[in-house]
Amino acid sequence: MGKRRGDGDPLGRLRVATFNVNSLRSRLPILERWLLQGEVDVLGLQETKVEDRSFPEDFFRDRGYEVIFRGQKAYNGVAVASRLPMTEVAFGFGDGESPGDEPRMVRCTVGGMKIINSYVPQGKALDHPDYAYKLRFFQRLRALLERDHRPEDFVLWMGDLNVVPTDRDVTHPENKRQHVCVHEGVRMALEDVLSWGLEDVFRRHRPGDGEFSFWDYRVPRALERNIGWRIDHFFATSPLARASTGAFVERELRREERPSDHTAVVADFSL
DNA sequence: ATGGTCGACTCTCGA
Repeated sequence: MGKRRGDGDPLGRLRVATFNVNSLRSRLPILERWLLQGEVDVLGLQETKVEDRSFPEDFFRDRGYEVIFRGQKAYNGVAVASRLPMTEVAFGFGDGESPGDEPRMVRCTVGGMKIINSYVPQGKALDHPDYAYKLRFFQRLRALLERDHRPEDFVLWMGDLNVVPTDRDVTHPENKRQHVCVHEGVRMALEDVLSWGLEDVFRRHRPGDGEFSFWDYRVPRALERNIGWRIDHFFATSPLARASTGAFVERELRREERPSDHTAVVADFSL
């Protein structure tokens, strides 16, 4: 017998994806072919790089998705497209600290699932103010979880989180100890969020090495040589992680002509 | 290899 939520019918199977598109409008041909397969129910996007007045709403609506978005010119921007109704939509942290982070943070509810889609600041360098902002971003996420959620609920934090959780999640980690996505400081910041009660959904299903979501444009033939980083993630509360049935990297999207430097990562749930 | 390549936009930055 399937697990029943308290507030309605069970969702059944739900496929969720996260994709840093590095400019939504330049990636529409890839999204077109991908969404045409009709298998993605909820899609979190990051780095849309489009102002709200120019957001291609019709593209999603014409393909059966509701869409919520907050972006700016040239940088940042997040969106969620969903085939199921989205409620409780909110941008930013709602903590009054920094309204400028709205294009990096969107929350919504789909069925009984509380979704947090983030584009965590990359940080530039360990001694750069943006890195302090990045660490603070994780702290504020922890505070948001404590304020608005419970580890017993179905909570999913996903997105380009710009952190390599373990040495197995990047090629040549020994050369990257001072990198803002690898340094022990950012890993501790992530761990502090996860200790609230979140689990790596991808690793639950895929324990092997060499699975990445980002390959640097500047490394020659990085995809073919599989020199990459796993920085796009799904972190779920225990009940939701237990309801996950699989996860995988959509590697083919990265092979397409004019791809993003990231590719999509997919997680399946049976709720 | 402090290189390399994209995308948006300005002659440079962010990743």
